[in-house]
Amino acid sequence: MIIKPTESELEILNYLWKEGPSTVRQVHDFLSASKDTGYTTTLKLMQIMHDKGVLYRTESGRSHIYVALLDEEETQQDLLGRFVESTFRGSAARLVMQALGNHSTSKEELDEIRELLNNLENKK
Amino acid sequence: MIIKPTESELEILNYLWKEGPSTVRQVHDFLSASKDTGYTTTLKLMQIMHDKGVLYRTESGRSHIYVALLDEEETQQDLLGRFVESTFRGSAARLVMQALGNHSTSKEELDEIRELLNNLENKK
DNA sequence: CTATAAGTACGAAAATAATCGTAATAGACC
DNA sequence: GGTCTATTACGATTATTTTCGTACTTATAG
Repeated sequence: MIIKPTESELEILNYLWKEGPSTVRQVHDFLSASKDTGYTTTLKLMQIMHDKGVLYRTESGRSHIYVALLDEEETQQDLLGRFVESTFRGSAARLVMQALGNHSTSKEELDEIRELLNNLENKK
Repeated sequence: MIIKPTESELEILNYLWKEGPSTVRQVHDFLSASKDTGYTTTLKLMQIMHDKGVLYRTESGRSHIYVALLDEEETQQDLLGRFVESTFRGSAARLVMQALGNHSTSKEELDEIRELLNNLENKK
């Protein structure tokens, strides 16, 4: 399947991935905390995503409960690939260096990455 | 300055960053190798970027030579920040793990990253 | 000179994304 | 039942990005 959620769709997917099956109300309440947007806008977006087959929905009383049909990891992987390509001309290493160099990452996370690095290197 | 080049603009910027000052013809010849697009489309995009102040240009005979005014690193950093936020909910570490795990990265590059990692850890 | 080829300028259309108003619908409460 | 409220449905508008046709300009070969 071709995966290419828009910015707004990704915000919604992120909520659903994190919180699980939810109503438009729940999604909207969350989004509107950090974004000035109307309820019907969120509703419409989710309807469109449903039409596209990105979300599944089931009825529950007067409202609908939505579920993300895209796999989180797979989608992130896909978007990451595109991003590396378009922004770093294909060099994952350059992306990683910049990501690590300029964002606050905890000691624990750095250790995890180091371990991953060791595993990768052993396989070569 | 607020940096947010579009997809197409980024393709053009990537060429200019890599190859230096160039004409529309040069940019277009490169882009059209991997993309089906007309010459005037590329021209128009570059004119718009010039209007926005993203590109500088100087005359050279009957044509123009364009130069990127956005700094490559700064722009990548900016886009990376947005990307980490929107796609990995702010976790640079998770992005790095996925980037390393699923793209072919050479031993040399991995070593470089490990070194960076050591430097970072010492500073904590 | 003049014709041709290679450019630029520019308006407008097409495609895509996001926003919102209004109407219809259906429970919940008295 | 009648009223209120929360919800969905849906069309239409706005904004942004991309695309391209056409007209105009200018250097250059012959």
